[in-house]
Amino acid sequence: MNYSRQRAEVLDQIREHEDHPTADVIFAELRQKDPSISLATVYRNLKLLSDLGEIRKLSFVSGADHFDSTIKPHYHFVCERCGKVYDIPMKVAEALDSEAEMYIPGAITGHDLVFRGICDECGALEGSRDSQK
Amino acid sequence: MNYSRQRAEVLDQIREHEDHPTADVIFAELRQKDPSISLATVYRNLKLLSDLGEIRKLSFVSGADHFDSTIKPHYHFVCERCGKVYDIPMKVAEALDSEAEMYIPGAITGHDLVFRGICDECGALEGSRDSQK
DNA sequence: TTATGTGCAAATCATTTGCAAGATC
DNA sequence: GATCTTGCAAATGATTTGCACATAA
Repeated sequence: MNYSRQRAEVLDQIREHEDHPTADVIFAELRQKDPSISLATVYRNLKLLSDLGEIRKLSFVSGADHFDSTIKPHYHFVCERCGKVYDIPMKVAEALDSEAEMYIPGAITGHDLVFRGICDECGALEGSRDSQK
Repeated sequence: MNYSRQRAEVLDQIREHEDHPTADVIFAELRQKDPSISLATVYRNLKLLSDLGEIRKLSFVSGADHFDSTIKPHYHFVCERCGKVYDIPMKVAEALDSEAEMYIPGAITGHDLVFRGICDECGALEGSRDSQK
């Protein structure tokens, strides 16, 4: 047989997200279905699954790591206000890698591209109610 | 007058690095010159200086945040083996922002591009002594 | 003399780990 | 029964915060 019950639950739960949840979000959601699951197990399985290449760990947001169920390379957008992470379905520019390789003392295997800005949700809030801190 | 002694020390110390040190590296170095400076002060001033735009906080490396004395937008290379962060002096592709904007629900203000790979130092180690682990 | 900044220690947050008990082969 | 996993609690690492004292405008 394959994955333990908990391991499968963690993987399933991530796959239900189009966004990219953090470990504690996954944990909170799983707790509903499986009140005995522990946070350590969630962390252990997130690590294991991303080592196996089943999911991808996103470390580029400040604070907690996010997890992505899509392993195929793609770009992201992070809202600077709310911190949400969205996928961007644009084409990955492999040409960038070879261009960069000319400038650096090493071999490039890939790149992460993260766009920053304000998502429409946060932008709308600000537009309607006047903007401030 | 302007910055407190400690604040100025922190800023100076970062500016002495071509690489991108973490808070505890800065702290350890400053301790030599100024044995009474505290880690909390280093953190407080790093935060303040990056809020002021004097330095830039890099959150895209796993683990501790790194700090960059160059505020002008530029790209980075992170060695997956040793974790070192290098600058890449290639041209920033602003065109990417407008391209991405067509795909997402929000306004883009910029992007971070981080190349991953193995730096020559780490590559050499591996090449000479055979690779394993 | 009011605001600002500091050092220290305790607090917080994200994540990892040791260990005894549980599940699986 | 050996091995892999779990849940729990304690440990760790990075960063922040409360507070009394120091410093500066």
